[in-house]
Amino acid sequence: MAKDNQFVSQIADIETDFPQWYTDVVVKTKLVDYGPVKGTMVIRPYGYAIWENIQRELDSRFKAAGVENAYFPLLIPMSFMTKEAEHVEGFAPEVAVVTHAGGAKLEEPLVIRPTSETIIGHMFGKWVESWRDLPLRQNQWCNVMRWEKTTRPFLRTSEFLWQEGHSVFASGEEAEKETLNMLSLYEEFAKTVLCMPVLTGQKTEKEKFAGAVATYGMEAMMHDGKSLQSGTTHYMGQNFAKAFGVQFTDKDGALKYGYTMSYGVSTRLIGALIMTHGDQRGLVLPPPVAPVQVVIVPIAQKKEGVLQACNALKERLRKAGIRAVVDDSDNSPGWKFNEWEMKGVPLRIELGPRDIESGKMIVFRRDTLEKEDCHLLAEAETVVGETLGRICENLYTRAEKRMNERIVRANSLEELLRGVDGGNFVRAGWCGCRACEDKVKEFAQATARVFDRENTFETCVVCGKKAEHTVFFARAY
RNA sequence: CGAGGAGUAGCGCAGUUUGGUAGCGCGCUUGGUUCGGGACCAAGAGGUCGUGGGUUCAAAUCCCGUCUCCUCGACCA
Repeated sequence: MAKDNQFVSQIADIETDFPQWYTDVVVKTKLVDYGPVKGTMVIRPYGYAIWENIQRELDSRFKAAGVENAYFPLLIPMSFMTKEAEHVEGFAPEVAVVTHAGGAKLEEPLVIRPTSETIIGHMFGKWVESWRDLPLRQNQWCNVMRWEKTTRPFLRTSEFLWQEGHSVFASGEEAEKETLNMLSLYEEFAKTVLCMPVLTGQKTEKEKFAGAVATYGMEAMMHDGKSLQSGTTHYMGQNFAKAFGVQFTDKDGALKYGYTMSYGVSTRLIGALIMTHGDQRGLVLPPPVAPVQVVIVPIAQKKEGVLQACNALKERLRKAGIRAVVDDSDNSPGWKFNEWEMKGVPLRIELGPRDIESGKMIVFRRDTLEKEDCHLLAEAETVVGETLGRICENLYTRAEKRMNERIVRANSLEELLRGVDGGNFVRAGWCGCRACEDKVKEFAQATARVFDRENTFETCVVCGKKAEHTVFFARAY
């Protein structure tokens, strides 16, 4: 156990020093490294593989919903940004601008996209002419740049990867419906693929996207009780359609503006799943996105037949569609155990001469840290498949339990403060005015995350007037 | 952008107070013994001390400038 303590000391304590724990884990497990330019990160193969798995799962859902992929340019004319008043005001402070190219000053500065509503609005304006062109639903996987003051890998970096979906509909009802549908799609994805419970709902005027009519968010509770916005969908009404001339001739012959909406999730999801499932030993990756689902650790690997047996098992698992590797490096078994646990691999199989002789294998679960030695080697595919499924269930249910235990109600600012201090999401009544929302921020350093589905409070937690909404307040990343 | 902290081998650090041959641990390379919870022995490689200027016979060390990173706040996916 002394050696175990030595290992644990490599990463900060998850309970007392959560931010440092996070940074330690993402760097030491080789998910990311810092880039040479302020606020940039390199997503290393182990981290990028998680992103690829996220992409694959989401992309197939988008396509099943009828969305097509496309790619729009990185550079946007500065003049586009200023066409939608709220939009430019919201994003101006954080855009990076290209002023020189080809050795000369540019006639018009070019903005590096912080999001693509403007350029996509411009293109949609060219492509939409008739009601027959609608709905138009496209998505792109790309990078965007927002010059943030401070940064943290996956959670906040100047450049990050995401998908942004943009759609135009003939009516506001359809666009609003799509906005809610995509929110549901994200929620289902978070639950089944990331094994992560989330709160979804509409955002306040203060928290909504610059230029939107309504913004909806998906919020996940992190290990320390803080909230992380993990996805958003926006209903734009006709704001962007009018700014960019997205018009069509309707069935009745009248020229009308379309209604647009957009939605996005980013590499921040990787940060979210790390902070949701991780423990003192490091990462705990949900099986659907884990780059390695099973690591096979040979014991006494130089002994006759051990490596052959491990590789044969790996091939069998791969044929069954399971992402398996054999760690045949020269490190000791104990070293490998700790290393792969830190890297969050859901399952480990230990295979040594004794096991091969008895036809059994030792199976270790990362989520429960429990070893089972009763499984037959011959049934490995079934055992692994079923256990991976059980790990998914366990990860979700224990995260959901923790979240539910940490949602409290407050009837006063003092109660609200006590709630967020204790690492909770706090449900409270709100009159709907900006002043009261600001007061909560000032008093408790907490922000309105999303509206609850229904209002269960009589009075506003701040001013005591009639409550128009029930809001989830939390401290947020 | 405000407040703190830090830049010395791939990583983590000591050395700076009091200027005088560049150090330690881990990792890496080669060979050998090991292997069921971070093994051991032996031999080796690896440095413009973030960067620019100044003081000095002499600077990692003192002085001035500058850049970057981390943590905490205000802004945000």
